[in-house]
Amino acid sequence: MANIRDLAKEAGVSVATVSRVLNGYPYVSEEKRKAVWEAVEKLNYSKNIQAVHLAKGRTTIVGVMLPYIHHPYFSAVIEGISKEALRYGYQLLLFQTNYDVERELEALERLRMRQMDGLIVCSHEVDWEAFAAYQEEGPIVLCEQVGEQDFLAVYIDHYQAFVQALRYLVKKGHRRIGYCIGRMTGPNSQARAAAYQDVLREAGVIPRRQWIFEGCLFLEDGKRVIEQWVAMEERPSALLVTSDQVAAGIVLQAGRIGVRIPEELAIIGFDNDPLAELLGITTVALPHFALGEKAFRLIHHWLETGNVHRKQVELPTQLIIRTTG
Amino acid sequence: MANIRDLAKEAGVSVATVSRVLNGYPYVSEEKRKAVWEAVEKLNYSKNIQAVHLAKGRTTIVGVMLPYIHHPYFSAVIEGISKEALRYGYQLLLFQTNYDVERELEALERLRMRQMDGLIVCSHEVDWEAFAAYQEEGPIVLCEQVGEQDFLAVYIDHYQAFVQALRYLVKKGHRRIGYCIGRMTGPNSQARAAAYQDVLREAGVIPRRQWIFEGCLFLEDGKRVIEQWVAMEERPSALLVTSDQVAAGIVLQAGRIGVRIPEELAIIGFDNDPLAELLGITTVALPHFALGEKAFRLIHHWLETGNVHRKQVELPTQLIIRTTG
DNA sequence: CTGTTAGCGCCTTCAC
DNA sequence: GTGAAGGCGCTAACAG
Repeated sequence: MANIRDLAKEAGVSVATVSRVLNGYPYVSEEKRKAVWEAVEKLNYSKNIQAVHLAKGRTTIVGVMLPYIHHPYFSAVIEGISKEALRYGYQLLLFQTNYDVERELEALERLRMRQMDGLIVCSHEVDWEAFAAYQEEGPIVLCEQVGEQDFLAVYIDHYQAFVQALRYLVKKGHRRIGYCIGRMTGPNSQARAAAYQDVLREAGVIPRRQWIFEGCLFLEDGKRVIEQWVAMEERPSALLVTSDQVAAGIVLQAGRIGVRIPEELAIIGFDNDPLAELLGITTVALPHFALGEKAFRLIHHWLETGNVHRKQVELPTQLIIRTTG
Repeated sequence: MANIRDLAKEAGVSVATVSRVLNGYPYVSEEKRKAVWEAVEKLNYSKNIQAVHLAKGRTTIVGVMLPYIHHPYFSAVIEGISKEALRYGYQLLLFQTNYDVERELEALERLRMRQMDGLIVCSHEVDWEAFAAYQEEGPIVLCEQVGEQDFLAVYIDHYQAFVQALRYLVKKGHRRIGYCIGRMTGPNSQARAAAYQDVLREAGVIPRRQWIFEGCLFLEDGKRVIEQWVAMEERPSALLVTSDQVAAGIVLQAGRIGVRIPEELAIIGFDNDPLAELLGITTVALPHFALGEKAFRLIHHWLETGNVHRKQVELPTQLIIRTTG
């Protein structure tokens, strides 16, 4: 592989001049510029990006930490990140963690090793302290509400979104209300749990532990939920489901086994997945794509200017009433 | 940021020894090893991975080229790649192309610049010649049937899969058969087009251009298809749909507007998406996840040994009969 | 076992 | 405008 020195020799100039030409630096005579480009052609030269990264101390790479890729929520977020990254000439390095803390820390270590200029954390298991410890190493943006913490973050107000949906159900006369969620840990989940407690208490209802269904991430989980529901002694009359995929699973399987939606069981999903529209599922629209976009922009702005207008960006949600709840 | 020289000074050894300790090289006295690790602690050292890459001439990074991420097919493939990459300590660099040739070439250029050790191409628009031109730069594996071409490839025999599904429909008495596909270009699509021609001819039917629906990638596209279908003069009685998402869109929208499936229109999907199971959609199961796994293994094996058992790996499909066709 | 030394390939001041 | 030279941080002979 030809390197910059070979080019210099071939073109009869210095390596500095070659570098200038290669990087579009202005003050170079037309003559030498031409000679360099000819040498590039002749030697079939291509620059070694690793050397560039080392010399510059930057990579124009951003890391993306997320538990799964094959999931409508996360793949939509990456799509948003990806679009913006493309636009600004950045590349994306993927860190799939499966919510394994070891892997999450590994991603953070990679930031420390300067493998990337910044990191977007779509979701995580590890404590906030871990991120705090790595903040010096480069910008980190979390996709969750961080309260008083001094993190870059872009988030959805899950507490309010949950409150809105729950109040809607209460207003429709529901009292036995449950919900389905991916996992119980993490700030997003805790915010929803709090909203659940608050609204039910406000309505004078005692929340039941059995009305909370955990581990609901995929379509299949919805099938499981409705089957569990059928087997229950005291069934909730309404379910808030934090993923339209799961909600769809519930609605479709309910149709199969003859549970009437919303008469016997009202369903409100989250995401506003196309599937929800097609199935007429009432849902809380979440701006996944925009979340990814904003997350990247935050990182990017930080990298370019060293600061940022607001460290935290909140994104809006919208309750879309359809037929299931 | 402390570097390896600072460590050497601190520990009172040479940089070579530091490097040996850092990389677990055996012949170092226990004493010095300890001194080095203490220096690492004290100086809060972390190695600069870019420098390592430059010095070694390798990155343990593999690139992944694909048009979209937010799509069940592609996100499943990445998931498979990702799982294997994790297992072998590789990282994944994402190149989302939207089937834009410029971007595809950019990814190839990155391989040339040694940004990654190899490249997995999930789908592409650019001609094979482009890949041929970059083969020297590092292993490239294509996820498609490449015939006589000398590429690393892992693929599904789309011709046979299509033939099997079509014959099944013919056997059931269908003659007016159409299909839905993402796009017309690319070897996978061409193989399916050929199978379509062959089987219909074999059944003594003249294929119609209008019975081919292009641009079918997402759920919403299925909705569009069934609406187009309704408006047709001569409607096909059966549709082969190269994505379960699209098939689901068709089936669900058909239900809404009162088209009876499979009596008026038989549907066979592809993928064996959980959604297909839930909706009782007859489908051709495709091993997306395994495709990603194999693709990575092929690259990995090549990188480690410089060769590979078979350059081409074919993966099986399976027709799963359910209720829509 | 350990240290010296020469790269890896490019960027970037500094002086002319 | 241009070139010489030092540096980015680490690895890997080679010599001892």
